[in-house]
Amino acid sequence: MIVHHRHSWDVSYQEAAGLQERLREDLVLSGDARGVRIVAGVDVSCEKQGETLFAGVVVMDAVTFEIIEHAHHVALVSFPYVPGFLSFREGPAVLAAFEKLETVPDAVIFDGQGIAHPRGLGLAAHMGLLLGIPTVGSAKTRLVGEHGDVGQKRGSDTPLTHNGRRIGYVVRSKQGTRPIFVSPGHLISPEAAVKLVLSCTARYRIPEPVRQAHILVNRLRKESYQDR
DNA sequence: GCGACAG
DNA sequence: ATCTTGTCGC
Repeated sequence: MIVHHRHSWDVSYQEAAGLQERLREDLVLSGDARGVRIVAGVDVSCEKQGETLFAGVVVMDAVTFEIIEHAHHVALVSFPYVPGFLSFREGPAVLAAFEKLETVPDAVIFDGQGIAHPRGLGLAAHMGLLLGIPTVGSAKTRLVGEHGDVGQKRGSDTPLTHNGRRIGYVVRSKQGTRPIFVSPGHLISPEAAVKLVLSCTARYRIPEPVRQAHILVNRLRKESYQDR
């Protein structure tokens, strides 16, 4: 699919923070997940020596979970991991993978935060703006925000708030496992984001599209070791 | 100064 | 995230 790059990635932390605060103003935090027939999942794996990134995107039927298409991109690391600036590390590789994708999914789920971020622009939110389609953040751990206890049953959730604003939900995607942190990225509401994630989750804690993307990039990384 | 801190 | 063996538990 066509990706419109609207800014440079070669910036300092201070410039990146300012960019995030400006970009967040363009986010649309409304929209529902109804009608999502084709959903994509994204994940990135880092080579052990830490110089290469493997970005993968898996497109699947939102109902049957049948894989429709997948794409990936291998890139050299050009930005360190710094909490709050993940999109500047993984973003370029993720977008390159989307450029190789023919299918335009109805929504995309990322392995990371949406607006549940210090400046309201986590990976999923940032990518949503550049892709122009609904995106959701599904993180395995918390970055910012406060929340109460989550029920033990699958499907239970509790609000995640930050600076007095509801930025997402802590969701029990699977009974007996730690909850996941779901927040809207772009063109979707917090509630719809949770509905979409839960509809894509059944047997495992991680949403199936993201889980498949994780499997893809890990396979790619292992195969790269064989070539040495 | 101290603790927190997506992947 | 990655490194890394075995091991405790459903």
